[in-house]
Amino acid sequence: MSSSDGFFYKVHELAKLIPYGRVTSYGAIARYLGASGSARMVGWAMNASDKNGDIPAHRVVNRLGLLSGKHHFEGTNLMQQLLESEGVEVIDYKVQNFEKLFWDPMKEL
DNA sequence: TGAATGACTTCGG
DNA sequence: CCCGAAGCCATTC
Repeated sequence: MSSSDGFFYKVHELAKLIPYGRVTSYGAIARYLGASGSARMVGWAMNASDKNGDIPAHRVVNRLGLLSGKHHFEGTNLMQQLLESEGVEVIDYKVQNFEKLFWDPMKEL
């Protein structure tokens, strides 16, 4: 439960490192952390991180660029609005031009 | 202890 | 790309 666990901590830190107007996927994060099979746990970490604050969880989507976590945000379109406010075009819960906006920690870091 | 759950991913059709 | 099924693993009941 301590923040020294590493996994949650790393997920939080990495989420904070996501550049403005860019997005990444749970799988990419999990892979970068060496937990390639625990993509779901990244989502779980995000669930906790949103309470933590300062975590741009809206920049993390599934591998299709779909806003799979929008239901966990307040309201019904907060996540989409946050992305659009950063210049990310979102249509029907999906990030447009996803491949171009995709931020891969393995490559970028 | 064991079964169910989930902000995912990959594979086959 | 859509659909179904299996794998994955921390958390919860």
